[in-house]
Amino acid sequence: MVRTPSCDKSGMRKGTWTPEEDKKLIAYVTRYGCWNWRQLPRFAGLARCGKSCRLRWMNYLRPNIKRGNFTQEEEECIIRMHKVLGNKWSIIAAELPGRTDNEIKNHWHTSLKKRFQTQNTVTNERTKASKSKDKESKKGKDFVVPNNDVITNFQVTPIATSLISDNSGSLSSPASSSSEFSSITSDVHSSASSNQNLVFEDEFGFLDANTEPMSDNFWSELFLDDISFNTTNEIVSGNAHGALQDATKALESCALSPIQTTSDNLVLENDDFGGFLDAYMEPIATDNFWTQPFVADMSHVPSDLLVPSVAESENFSTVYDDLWGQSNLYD
DNA sequence: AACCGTCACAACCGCATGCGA
DNA sequence: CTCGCATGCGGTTGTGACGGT
Repeated sequence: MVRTPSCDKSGMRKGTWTPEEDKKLIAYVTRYGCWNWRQLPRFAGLARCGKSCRLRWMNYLRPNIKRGNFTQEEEECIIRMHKVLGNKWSIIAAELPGRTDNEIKNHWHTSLKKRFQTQNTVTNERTKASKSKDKESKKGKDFVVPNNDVITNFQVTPIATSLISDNSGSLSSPASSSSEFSSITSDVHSSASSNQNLVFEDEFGFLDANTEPMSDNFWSELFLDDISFNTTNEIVSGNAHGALQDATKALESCALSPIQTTSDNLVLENDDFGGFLDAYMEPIATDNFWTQPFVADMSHVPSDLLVPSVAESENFSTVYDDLWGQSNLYD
């Protein structure tokens, strides 16, 4: 089977995203939704592969992303779930609202793993010392320890038990290799819901307490307050309430898939694409990027590359809530 | 001040999986 | 059933910040 390359090596930008690229991605996804990640960059005016756009959106730009330090509860949750699941970061992330699998994975490798191993080492040392002491006391009673098993098969506290790894530093993941997770799909949301019916109910009852509202919602505080749209193909400034309505309309239009019926006819040659991309290359002031109202200039994009107007769309009241799970974004 | 090592995080890459034609 | 495409996942790498020498 021949797989088309996920990234076009010619002319595709790589590396760190610029604020301008973020703005374009936010503007497009907010207005039109992510109807097709591979096609999206062309319509959004981004010289990125769809994969990169999706990753950027999912891990950084989408609403409800919780940033900042991990709480003790979150870390405990990660450690305990990792013990059961292994490196099933997406499933672990599903249990931590607002945290992405990438973020959890990074945090594990940079912080928790070391702490985990350190704790394990300390436990080993304590156990050895304890056993050694015990051995000495038993020596006095002419008792001989038969073999070295007492050194490795040590007793640990309940919390330490949950943090034990094997000698190689790798973690056991009994459930991940069992049939218990055979039905888990790659979809995060379905995983999250199905998890509740799997092994976590007993093992992770403490997770219920870890659902406090996010206080660090940078999306609602920094983005959508200032991003608004009208109902034409252009993005203009306006009041926030209108932005919600129009974004909702856009999402509804995505649900109605207007673009999917026309995208096949909207092929853009690379040369043309590169040409109108140049219009984005003006320098921007990054220091006020997050605070200034964003007006995405889509005038350089041929009108037939924009999703048809959604002004006629009706019945859009619940789409925003359904997709992003919050209705008080502009309260 | 310059260099270097470490760390945290963002992003990339390859592969797996689901799904529709 | 096969094929091709889109998307998701997990491992790995790249990069910038920061502190120590």
